[in-house]
Amino acid sequence: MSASPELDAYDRAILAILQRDNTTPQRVIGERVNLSAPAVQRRIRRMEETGVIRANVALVDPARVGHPITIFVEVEVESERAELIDAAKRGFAAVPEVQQCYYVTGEADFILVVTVASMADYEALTRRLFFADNNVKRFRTFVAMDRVKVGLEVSLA
Amino acid sequence: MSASPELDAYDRAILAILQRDNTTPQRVIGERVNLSAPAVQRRIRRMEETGVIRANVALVDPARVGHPITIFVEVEVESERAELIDAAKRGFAAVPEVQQCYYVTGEADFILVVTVASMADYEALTRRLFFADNNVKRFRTFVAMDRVKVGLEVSLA
DNA sequence: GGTGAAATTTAGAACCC
DNA sequence: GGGTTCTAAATTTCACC
Repeated sequence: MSASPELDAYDRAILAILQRDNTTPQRVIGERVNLSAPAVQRRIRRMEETGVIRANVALVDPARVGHPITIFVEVEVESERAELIDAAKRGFAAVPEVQQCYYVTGEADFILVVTVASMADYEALTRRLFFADNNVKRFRTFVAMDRVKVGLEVSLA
Repeated sequence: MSASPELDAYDRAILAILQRDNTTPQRVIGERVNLSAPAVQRRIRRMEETGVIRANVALVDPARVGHPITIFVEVEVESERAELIDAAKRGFAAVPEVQQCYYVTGEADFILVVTVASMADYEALTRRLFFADNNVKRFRTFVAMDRVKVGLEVSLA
């Protein structure tokens, strides 16, 4: 997945369609962007191989699979020693309830997005994840009341 | 998309596969979960109709489409009057750089995930989005240094 | 990048547990 | 109600121009 830099207008148009529905037939995509189906296919294939398209996935509604609550958590650590940070990354990433985890600059060190079945579950999770970890200095909780805009990897302009 | 009741172990197993790669042929899925392809197909169809599967999409790498920088933003508003909150929701959701937007409880009112081409672009965005909005009291910026775990809608245990 | 045909997959109907 | 087998339609895939 090395060089494949420039995406032209065709690629962008194709991506915009696939980001909304990647089951759209190549023939239909071709009609919309004025290309033949095989041409569309070659471009998709290339973008997959070069990593522009990271994955093709089904998006599952958290509430429908037992995770009705979404919570943002800011985590501040005691020490930013590389080994400890790496350990924290691995630890957070391994937790199923942790849907997203970013290592950030600013007033916090990590931002997590977790989904849980109940606040009791969240409370239990914080105990396992934060209170049991000596390197966690502090964390702040933000419970989502409304999922105004949900994340794909990136939405194109 | 009314009642959709309980997902059994087959449904969960199918979802787990589709969340990693929804181009997996139904025949292959059937082999892995010990079901015939049509049975798999009916279950997928039903989960799509009932909203368990929200969408089938291609995940695009932000860095490869000109958005190498990911930033979390906590936004605090002056007034939480319903009209103002709704206006803010609509405003945030309409901005392409805003990949995710949640209305939350806690020390902030909104949490945004934005992706931009450069810090200059982010600075320009903050001007448009926050400084120009009288109802924004304060915002805090967290620049992502490492995308430890990236978000799908939800990852199953 | 386009056109064609082959191979695979998906969609549907009839049948059985 | 759900699963299986079979058939038909659509799509993906690969030749070649």
